[in-house]
Amino acid sequence: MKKTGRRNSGRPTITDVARLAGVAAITVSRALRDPSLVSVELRRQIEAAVAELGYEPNVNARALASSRADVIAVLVPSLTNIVFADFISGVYKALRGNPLQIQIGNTHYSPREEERLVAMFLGQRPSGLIVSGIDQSKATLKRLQTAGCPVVQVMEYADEPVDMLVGFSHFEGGKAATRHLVEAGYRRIGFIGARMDPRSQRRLAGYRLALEEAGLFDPALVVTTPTPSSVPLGGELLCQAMAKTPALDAVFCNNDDLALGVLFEAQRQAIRVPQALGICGFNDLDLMGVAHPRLTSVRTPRFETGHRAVQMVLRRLQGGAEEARCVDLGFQLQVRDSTMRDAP
Amino acid sequence: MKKTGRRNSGRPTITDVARLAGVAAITVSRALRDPSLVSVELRRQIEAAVAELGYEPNVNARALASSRADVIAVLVPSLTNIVFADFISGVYKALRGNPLQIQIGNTHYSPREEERLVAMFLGQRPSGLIVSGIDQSKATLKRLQTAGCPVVQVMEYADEPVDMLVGFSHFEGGKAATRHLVEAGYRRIGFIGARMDPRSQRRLAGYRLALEEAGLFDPALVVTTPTPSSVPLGGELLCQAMAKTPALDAVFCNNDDLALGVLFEAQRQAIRVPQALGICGFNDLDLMGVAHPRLTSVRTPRFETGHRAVQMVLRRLQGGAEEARCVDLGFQLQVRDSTMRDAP
DNA sequence: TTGTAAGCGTTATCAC
DNA sequence: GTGATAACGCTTACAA
Repeated sequence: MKKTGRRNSGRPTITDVARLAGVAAITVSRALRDPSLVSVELRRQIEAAVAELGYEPNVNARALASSRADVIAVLVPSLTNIVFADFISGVYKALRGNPLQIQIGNTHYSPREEERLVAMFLGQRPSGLIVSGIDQSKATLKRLQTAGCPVVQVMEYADEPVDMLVGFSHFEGGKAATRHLVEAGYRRIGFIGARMDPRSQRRLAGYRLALEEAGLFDPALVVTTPTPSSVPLGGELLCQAMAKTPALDAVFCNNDDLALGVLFEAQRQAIRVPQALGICGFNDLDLMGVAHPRLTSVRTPRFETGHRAVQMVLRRLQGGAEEARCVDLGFQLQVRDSTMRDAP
Repeated sequence: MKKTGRRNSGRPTITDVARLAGVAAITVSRALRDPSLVSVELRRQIEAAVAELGYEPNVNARALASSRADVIAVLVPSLTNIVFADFISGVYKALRGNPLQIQIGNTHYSPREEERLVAMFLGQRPSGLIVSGIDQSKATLKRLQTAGCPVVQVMEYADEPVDMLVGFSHFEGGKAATRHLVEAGYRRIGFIGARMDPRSQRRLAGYRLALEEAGLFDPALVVTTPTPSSVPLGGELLCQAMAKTPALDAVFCNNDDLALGVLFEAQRQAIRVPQALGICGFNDLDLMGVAHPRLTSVRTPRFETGHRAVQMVLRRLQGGAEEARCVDLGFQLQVRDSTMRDAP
């Protein structure tokens, strides 16, 4: 017979299981968390009782008692941006078979919203926290430093992370893409960028350095907008860039969506790619390899970053061997038709 | 002086705030949840104490005591599929300014995984539960029926939801798209489908009915694969379809990614679109309107569905006027160049 | 290996 | 309007 406390929720509790199995509640608790702590015999009885009652542990009570939620909080600036969707896929993949949950927060590229979410998430005492980028506000950084759980900054590379970091250098990525365009023979190489979040800014910085090194930089070549990126926007920005620089002969795009939009617009205007216009994207979504013509891009380790970030958290939680605090997963320039100016 | 219980976590608690403000803990609790329950004077003292201590309520304790977590759980089959990313954007949008959190679960299109996640999420006693589709397993349905919170099934339309439902009919969408192709003058209309989850199956059923009505159906026209959808896959499936039906003159694609892949492959093979091959996609991503040629598609209310689903949950929680349990947001056929066979 | 007691931080209940 | 007290369901600390 079940104790009918006034506030009883009706669902079976660990006490119910204990009573049915003829043991103490704490024994059920142990059997559930680490079966090796309980004798085989009791374990069986407990398992039977759990099954019979359809018992599910109350995660809130568990978190309250242990001051530790079985949750890894993940903060991203966007969910519709495929980059972060891929990243999160990697996060889930690394967590398969693990009792930990993922709690996703969407900062909408707002440092203030990020600050709010970090505070809120830390209030849940998560087992780990993964945040995007390295451009947190001072208040956020302070909270992260005293988070009391493993913290991983992702999608960038830097030397001094709050705790751990995994990603790659957007600056180097932008530089490599631009150098490639220079080496391919283009001379009026534009930069097209949307949203212009910190990572885009660093790609732009890399672009600029590469052009300056080649003596080809001109501010008029840069066309950016705070508007969120999209395929249609790519076409619009190309038009703007061509208006500013009629002799434009190539564009390095902030991301692949813009690059695709540029390609469509070029086709519409009957501009020959890559002869009259070279196009280079960023991220290397799988469509880049099958577009017509195939589009050059910079392959970025999105999925791998999510996977690795979770591994870093898990390893820390398990107290295993300390691995590198900073991991550079690199990027890879994928040269394809759209920048092969001299090809047949 | 703070009570230093052995297990004290170090963070300020509601009791600390109460002591500093010179009131009882329950008064602080009231002031935080509904200031109108507390006198102006005490309210001010409490606010000051909260600010001074940097107090953040412990959500776990709150959920335990009230048997209610301020969380809406959302289950989707995929996060990389832009359809669900857009849907989730709508969810977040509808929740702005609300203290409720979102907890996302990814079922990876697996009914078993869905079952596990539903059980786990309900163990948190969420304020609401949103699940994708209407094809839950029997065990899942049973749990949903006794969830003890508002439940919304989304992305489909049906008459008998577990609780509430918002979406549109994929069957009708597939039928409308196919009828359009028939009316546009195409005669050997293929179906290309990837993943083939329940919603894709219903689109296929609509396609089939439309072709049967026109006396044009032939099983050889249907090419599907359980492989996840992608742009490259669209090209491959087109090749397969043309191998089975050399006279193929149009394709209705499961989604826009495949349609784009089909377009690229057609361009590669120098097949003229729309004259020699009509292409129709599904979802109407924004790239469809700027592709070259522009691609016909079926616009689906992804964002709106997420937004509405949350509104339905919120309205139920607030005990407001009961709105319709089933909401059909419909779809819209967007006819563009890729199916204008007779255009100049 | 198992159990007892106390506590995690908050809110429901009932009294004033 | 405010407060004392007892839950909420689980785990830590300590004992046997």
